[in-house]
Amino acid sequence: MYTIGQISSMFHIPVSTLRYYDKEGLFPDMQRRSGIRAFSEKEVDALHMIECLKKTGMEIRDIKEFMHWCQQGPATYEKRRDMLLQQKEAVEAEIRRMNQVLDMVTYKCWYYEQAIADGNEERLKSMTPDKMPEKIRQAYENGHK
Amino acid sequence: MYTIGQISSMFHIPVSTLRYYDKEGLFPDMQRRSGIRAFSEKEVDALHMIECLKKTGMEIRDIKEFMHWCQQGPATYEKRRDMLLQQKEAVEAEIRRMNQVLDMVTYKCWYYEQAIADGNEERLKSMTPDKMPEKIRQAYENGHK
DNA sequence: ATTTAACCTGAAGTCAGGTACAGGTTAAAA
DNA sequence: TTTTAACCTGTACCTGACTTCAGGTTAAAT
Repeated sequence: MYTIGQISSMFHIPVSTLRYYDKEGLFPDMQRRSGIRAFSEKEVDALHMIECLKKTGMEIRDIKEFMHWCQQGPATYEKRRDMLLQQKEAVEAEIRRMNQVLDMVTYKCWYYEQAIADGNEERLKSMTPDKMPEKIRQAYENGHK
Repeated sequence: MYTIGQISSMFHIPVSTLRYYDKEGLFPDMQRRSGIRAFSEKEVDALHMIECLKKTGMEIRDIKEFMHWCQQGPATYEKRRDMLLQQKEAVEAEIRRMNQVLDMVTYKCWYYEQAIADGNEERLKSMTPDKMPEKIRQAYENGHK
């Protein structure tokens, strides 16, 4: 059993945030000892899962739903897997989006390197993709589709 | 020259958001015709850049700084390039982070597939990485480092 | 000429995910 | 035993990026 302060230093999460998570229902049925929260291994596991789900960009209210399913045992395995599969797709989509954004800024960086070399943007403004270096053209086209 | 309503439908951005951007200084020295905003090609270009920078996760106040540099001509090319290079690094870091998150949820998805097949988590709870399938082990190890 | 649509401003409201504060209780250390 | 550190609650506040609203002006259409 751990106090909220111990959990705070274990996870590097402010005490206020742990209390906020609790208030939001992320630790269903956590025990208390004369009013004081008692974090067990169950809550430690929960917190690892919460951190994982947060990193995927999941909202607190959905994490709450997931944690409540965890309380209900094997009957909710499918629900939990489905939610994770959905998050996995969301993460994959986000990675695709970010790669496109990366191409966009790669092009913009090249653009400014050229502008610095030229001293102005005249040549660049009238440049068509086929006049760009291969790599930049690819970035430009992927970034602008 | 375009009205705010025309720009709104061209970019699929609410009129209120365009006014908010203007208030935040994202269109330095935009013209007015008897109090009414007149968006020129310059503001259209600016808005394309704003959309790009927003996608990289840049904050409004930093976008404002960038747009003000754009007003100042060739003297600020280096500053603009440096800011873009910095955003590029930020995007690359974010992609690396998301790939790690992806490995984490890939493992969790596999975990629940196993739990569904087993009907419980007993076998899984005591499983060491060397007993996992190769791909899952890699995801597990990458996701947990 | 009048109506109506699109524009304007400033201020307030919204939402997520916390963080800070005031005032009070519990429990470990001196 | 007393002090002090760590805990508790409820409420208020914060940030970022908008959105909404009330009340007023401009300009296009009838």
